[in-house]
Amino acid sequence: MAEHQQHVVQEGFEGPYDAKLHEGRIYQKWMDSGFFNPDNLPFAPNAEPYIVYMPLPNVTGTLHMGHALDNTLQDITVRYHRMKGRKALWLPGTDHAGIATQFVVEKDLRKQNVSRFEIGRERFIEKVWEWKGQYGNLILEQLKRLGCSADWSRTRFTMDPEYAIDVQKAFIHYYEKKLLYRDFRTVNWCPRCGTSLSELELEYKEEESKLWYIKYSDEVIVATTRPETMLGDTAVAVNPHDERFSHLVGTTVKLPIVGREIPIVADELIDPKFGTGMVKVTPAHDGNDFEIGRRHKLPLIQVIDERGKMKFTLPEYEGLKAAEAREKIVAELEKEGRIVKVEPYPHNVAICYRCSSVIEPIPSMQWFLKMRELADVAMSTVQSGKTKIHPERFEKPYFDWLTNIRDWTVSRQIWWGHRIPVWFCKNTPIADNPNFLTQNEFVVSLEKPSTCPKCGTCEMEQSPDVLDTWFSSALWPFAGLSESDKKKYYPGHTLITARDILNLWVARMVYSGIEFMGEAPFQNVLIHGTIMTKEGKRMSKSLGTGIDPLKYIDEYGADVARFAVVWQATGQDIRWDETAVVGGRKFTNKIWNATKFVLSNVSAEVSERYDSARILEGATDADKKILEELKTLKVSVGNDIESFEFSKALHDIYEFFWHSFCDAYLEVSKEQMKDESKKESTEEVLYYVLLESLKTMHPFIPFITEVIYERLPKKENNTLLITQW
RNA sequence: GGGCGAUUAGCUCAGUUGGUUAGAGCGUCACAUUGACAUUGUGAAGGUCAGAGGUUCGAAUCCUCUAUCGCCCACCA
Repeated sequence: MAEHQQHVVQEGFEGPYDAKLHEGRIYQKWMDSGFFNPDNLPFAPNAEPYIVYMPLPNVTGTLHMGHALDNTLQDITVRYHRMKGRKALWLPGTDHAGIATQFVVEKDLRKQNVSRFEIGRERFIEKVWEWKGQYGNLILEQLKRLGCSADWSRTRFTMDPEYAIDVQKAFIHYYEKKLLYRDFRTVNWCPRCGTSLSELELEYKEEESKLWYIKYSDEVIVATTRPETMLGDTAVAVNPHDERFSHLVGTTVKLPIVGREIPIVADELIDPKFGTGMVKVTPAHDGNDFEIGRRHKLPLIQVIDERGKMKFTLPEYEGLKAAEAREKIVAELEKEGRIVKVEPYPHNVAICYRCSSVIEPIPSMQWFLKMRELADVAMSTVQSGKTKIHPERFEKPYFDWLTNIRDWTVSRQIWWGHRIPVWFCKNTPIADNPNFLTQNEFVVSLEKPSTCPKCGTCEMEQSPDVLDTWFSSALWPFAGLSESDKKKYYPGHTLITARDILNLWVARMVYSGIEFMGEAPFQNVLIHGTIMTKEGKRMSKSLGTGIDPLKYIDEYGADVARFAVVWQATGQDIRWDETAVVGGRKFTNKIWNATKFVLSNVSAEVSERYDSARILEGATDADKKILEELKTLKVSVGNDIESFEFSKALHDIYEFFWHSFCDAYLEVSKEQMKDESKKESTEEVLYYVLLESLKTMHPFIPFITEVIYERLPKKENNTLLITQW
């Protein structure tokens, strides 16, 4: 009876679905199509764009679960909107990641027993570029394996020359707008790496330290964990409301060992309950003391240098390491009977995140960006709803950070980064410099001035400072675009990222976009959950708690990895559950086998015959039911993607395809097809539901859906990438 | 110290505006099955929804408190 019928099932459907046989080829096919580039899409010329700026992975990075989640969600929205007929641009790039990259390359050099100081700055920068050329695209290749449909032809690196120009221009813009200024500040200095570190680059180590109670005078006893810094004390401070000491405020005390007279000041920062309620103030070597010093106009005396050794304050201490100086000073104080008490004191010391050296706060001249005005812009953009943060609860930390913001130290003393466009005169010191650190006059300019406008004779020298990496990544939504693209592909629509960079990065992109482009860079910010271990611990390479998503891609394919990630992406933090991978594997296999069934039961010309408009004619109840459910599914999945309910969408797809379509309808169809009067219409329904399911699933599991779609008899084009959703 | 989130089946999690027997995946058990699929099908067991109190005709859902866990920010002289 059925022998005469030509079925369309071909070879290649034997056995379970094996992603390894297909994914490489499919990805290449997509690349060859050129459709990742919105300019190549065969849509109406005036089709609306849909733009997603990829959160820049560090060049030093390798794919981890966070990337897998982040980029899968982005890929879903991009693929969805592309299928909806929008000119979808997903802009990829990598971040030069100043200190992280410098550290990796230094480590490389160290293997050859070379330090960066031996080869010098210029040669070192060359080495970094070499390293970048060799390893810098690793993470992008890994994103391709995940199936990411970013426009790789537009890939940008934050140190590309075009990008660098925008960074320099931004610096000059802020300078001319008088938002940039220079000032001293205590920086977190790593004596071993020879660089200052940001707060983020610090780690803390519990240390069994001591708290020394030192008698400065009969009435003045201070408690400190760092006696060696007393050489640089310029005051003693008490709380203004502390009546025990109010009679002392305004008087002076003689600093032991050094013999200097220092004032006693009152400052709110002092906790009367800590120690004796009296604190030694060393503005040069402590952030809080620095602020107190500022408020009371105290001098700044630096006693520890950039290598962590004592400066020249007193001859017997000069050149000693800070720790040695501590012992010597304590011994000296003891001899003088000034140590009143020593308490054991467990204490968190800041250490370098790279080399674990103890951080030394030292004063140095830095560039600061005034934040109040810019922060207000970032706030009002979200307050007015021009940019929405999802889920809404993340608005609070965003507003809190911006409300309490302090000026941003944008300069860094490392070698790898955007050199600031500041040129120093060699001959003209700045008049009335408030510190012993000498500084010369400078100009701010994109190019090196041919003649020095200050002295008229010298060869000007560029400042050795580079910019904080975030200064350049804040410009990503427009600096990552060519001049012509800036008109076409700005502003974007959706930014998808993890919560830890909401302030460091997202807020800075918002005001930068408005400052330089006149418009917020995106309408929506989606903050997704963080992937943790099943035990609820943070995934971290150094702790060995990380799970490599490439493991799943290698073993089961990108679709399964994507499925597992999205299945769990409910919005809350995710305790990674391996069984979701099992689910993904089973599901892709289910799709594969259902396809095998459909294709071996429908005749080849079904694609010519079926017509979605009249498919309900003569339909059975089962036909109507499945078609109705399909319609409902498509609507809800579309809505869910647009409202970032990715996990819900995937669960609904799963439920529909497995239970409604496979378990229920496929079984009914077997009976219906035995009845000649229903055979043709049943085939049409089978074919139609399969085809529509593939489209609906494509943004989530793009590879297997494409593999099957290719083999379907059809009238339409041969890739789901641009098939109408 | 301040803020945010979580606590629902053995495990990982859903549960829209409070409304009939609280759901899924994975796991477990029983049975079935060589014509899409054993990476299967049918069915079953398993939950006083962290605890206490309150609002309500009605609470997993709203309010208060408590406990435990996690995250973020600040501080650590």
